[in-house]
Amino acid sequence: MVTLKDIAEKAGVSSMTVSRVMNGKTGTVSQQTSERIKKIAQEMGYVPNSSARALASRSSRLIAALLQEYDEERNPLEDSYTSCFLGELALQIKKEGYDLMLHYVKDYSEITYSLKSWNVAGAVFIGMFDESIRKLQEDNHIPLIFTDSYSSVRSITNVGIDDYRGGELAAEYFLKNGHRNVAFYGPEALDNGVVMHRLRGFVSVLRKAGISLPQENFINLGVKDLGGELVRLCSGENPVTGIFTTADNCAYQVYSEAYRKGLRIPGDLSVIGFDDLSMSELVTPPLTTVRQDIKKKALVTCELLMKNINTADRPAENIVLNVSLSERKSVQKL
Amino acid sequence: MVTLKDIAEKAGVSSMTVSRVMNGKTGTVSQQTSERIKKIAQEMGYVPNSSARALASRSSRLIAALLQEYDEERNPLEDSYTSCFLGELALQIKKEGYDLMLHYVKDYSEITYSLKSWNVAGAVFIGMFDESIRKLQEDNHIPLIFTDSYSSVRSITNVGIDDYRGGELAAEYFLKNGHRNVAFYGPEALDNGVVMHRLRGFVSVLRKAGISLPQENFINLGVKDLGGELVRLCSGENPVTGIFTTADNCAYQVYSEAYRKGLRIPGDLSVIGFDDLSMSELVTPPLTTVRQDIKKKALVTCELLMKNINTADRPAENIVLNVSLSERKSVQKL
DNA sequence: TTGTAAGCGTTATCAA
DNA sequence: TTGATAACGCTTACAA
Repeated sequence: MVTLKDIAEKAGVSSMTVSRVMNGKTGTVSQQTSERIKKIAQEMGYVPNSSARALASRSSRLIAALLQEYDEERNPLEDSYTSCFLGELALQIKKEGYDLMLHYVKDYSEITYSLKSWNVAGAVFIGMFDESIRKLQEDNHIPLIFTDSYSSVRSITNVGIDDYRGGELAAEYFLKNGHRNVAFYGPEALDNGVVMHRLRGFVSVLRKAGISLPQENFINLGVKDLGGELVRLCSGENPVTGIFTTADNCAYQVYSEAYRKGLRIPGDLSVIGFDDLSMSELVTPPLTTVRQDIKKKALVTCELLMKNINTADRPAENIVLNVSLSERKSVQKL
Repeated sequence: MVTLKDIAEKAGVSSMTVSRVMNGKTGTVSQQTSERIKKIAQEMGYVPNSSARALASRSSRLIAALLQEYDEERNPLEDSYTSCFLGELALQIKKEGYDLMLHYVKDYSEITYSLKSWNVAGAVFIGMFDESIRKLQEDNHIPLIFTDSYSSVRSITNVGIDDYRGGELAAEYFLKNGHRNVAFYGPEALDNGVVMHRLRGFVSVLRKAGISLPQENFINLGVKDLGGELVRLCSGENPVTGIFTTADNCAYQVYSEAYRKGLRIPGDLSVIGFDDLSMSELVTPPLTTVRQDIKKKALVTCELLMKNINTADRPAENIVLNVSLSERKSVQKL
C-alpha cells in the first residue's frame, strides 16, 4: 500500500505537503513541487485511504441509502420503483464524488448504528420511515433526506411527489372517458401516507362528480383471489368499468389476473396505474398511468443532500414534484 | 460520539478491556467485567467506529458490489435482472454482518481505486468485466467474485449459470412444439460470452434436428424498427413461428412490438425468454422462459465470498448453476 | 485476566 | 510555502 509518507520520502518533502497536493489545496504549495508530487503519486499508484481520512477529519465522503427491509424473504430491490430510484441516485451521487452504501433496515436501532459507524456524510431514506423520523433526527446530526414521507414531523427534509394530484388525474381521466363506477386496488391506506393521498385525490374528484366509492370497490393488496375479485367487480347489474391502482406493479397484477379470468383490458375493465415504470410502455395494452419523474426525483434528492452537507443549518425543505398522466391504451372510452 | 475510552473510564478499566468485550473475545475477560461493560456500552449508546477499525486492523467488514456503468444516461438498476441480483446479494451480505458498497464503474482504474480506498474485504462483479480481470487480480489481493464471466483467464472465481444448456432447452421446446423456423433476438453475441453461449446452445440443438438459423433470422438488440423486423419474419412463404430472446427484457420488447403490429403471441409468433424475472409470470400471455435461480445465485456468490475471505489461498472455483424451463403460455403447439 | 505502548494513514493546528 | 506534532478511535503485540 502506498501512503503519503512513501510519496513524501521519494519527493523529499513532508507528508503534509503531499497531503495538501492530493487534496488540491492549490495556492498553498508551489507549482513546481505540486507537479512533481502529483507525478510521483501517479507513478506509485497512490490511492488515498478513506478510512484514515474519515478518522482524521471526522467525516467521510460517504452517503447511505436506507431501504426498508420488510422480511428476509422479500427482496426490496425487486420493486422496480425502488431499484430505479436507487439506480438514479447512485448515478448522481457518484457524479458528486461520493460513495454509496446500501443498507437494509428492519428496525430503528440499525439505522443509527450504520450511520454512525461509518461516519457517513448524509443519508437518503427510501420507503416508509415515518415513525422513526423524530428519533433519527435527534440521534444523527447529519443531513437526512426522506422521500415520499407524510410524517407529521414538520422540520423534515423530504422529496416527494404530488400524490393527491395523481389520484385526481386518474379520476378525472376516468370521468372524461365516461366511467362512473370505478374501483381502487392497493394496500391498506390507513398507515401509508402515499397510498392514502393518492386515494384521497381520486375519491375527491369522484365525489365532486357525485360518485361515491363503495366499500366493496376497494380491493386490498393482500387479497387471496384478486382474479375472483375482479370478476365480481365486473359483473352484476352495475359493473365496475375502471380500476385505479396505487402503483404500476399492482396494475401488472391486475393485467395478469384479468387475463386468467378472460377479462379484456380495456374492453371489460379499464386500468390506470401509478409511477410510469419503463415496463408500463411494454405491457399489453400499454398502461395509462400517473407519471412521476423518478430520475428527477433522484436528482433533486441528491442536490438537496449536497446543499445540506455543504452548508450548515439549512432550513427544512419539503420538495413536491409534479405528476402527469401518461395516456396510453388501458382505458376505454365509454 | 462515544468511544472505547469513554466506556473504559466509566467502567474503571482500560480501553483494551472494553475493546475485547466489544469484539466478543470471550474467555479473555472475566464474566463480571464483561457484563458490566456491555451494560455501560449499551447505556451510553456506543457504536464502534468502522473507519478506525479498518485503519487499525487493515481490513474492513465491507463488500463492494461493482456494476458496469455503460453511459451516464443509462441506469444500470433499471435492468430487473441486475437489481434483483443485487437485492438478494445485499440481503445475504447483511446476514453475514458485512456492509455493502455500491459502485458504478466505467473503466478499470475506477475499480481498483474504490476497492483500495475503502480497504474492502471482498468484491462482487455484476456484469461484463472480462477484459480487466487479469489486471484486477494482480492489483487487488482480496477475494474477487465474478458473475456470468466467460473470461479466458482460468484462475477466476466465478458464479454463473449453464447458459448453453438454457439455449438448448429453448430450442428443444420449440422443436417439441413443432416449430421448424425460428429466430433469435439479442445483442451482438460476439463480444458477450453469456449471449454467445445461449445462442450456441440454441443453434446446436436446431442443427442436430437439421435446422439452420439463417442470418436474416437474427435480430440485433439495437435495431431501429423491431416491430418491422418481426413483421418481416412472420410473413413471406416460410414464416418464422418462434423467437428466442436472450433475456426476458428482450421478450417484453417483442411482446410490445408484436402488439403494436397486430401480431398475436403465441398465435402468430411464439416467444421464449431467458431469466424468469417476476414480471414474466404477469405479462400477457405469461412468458415461457428459461429460468435461472437468481436468489440462489446470490446466495452462492455470498457463500463463496465469505469462504474466500475467511480462508486464505483457496483455489479458484467456477460454479455453474442449473437452468430449467418455466413453461407458460407464450409458445404455441403447432 | 488486564494493561501498556505503538502504530494504522490521514488531517488540523500551529510554528517557521 | 513548508514542516513538526498531535490527534482521530481502534487493534496488535507484548508485558504484567
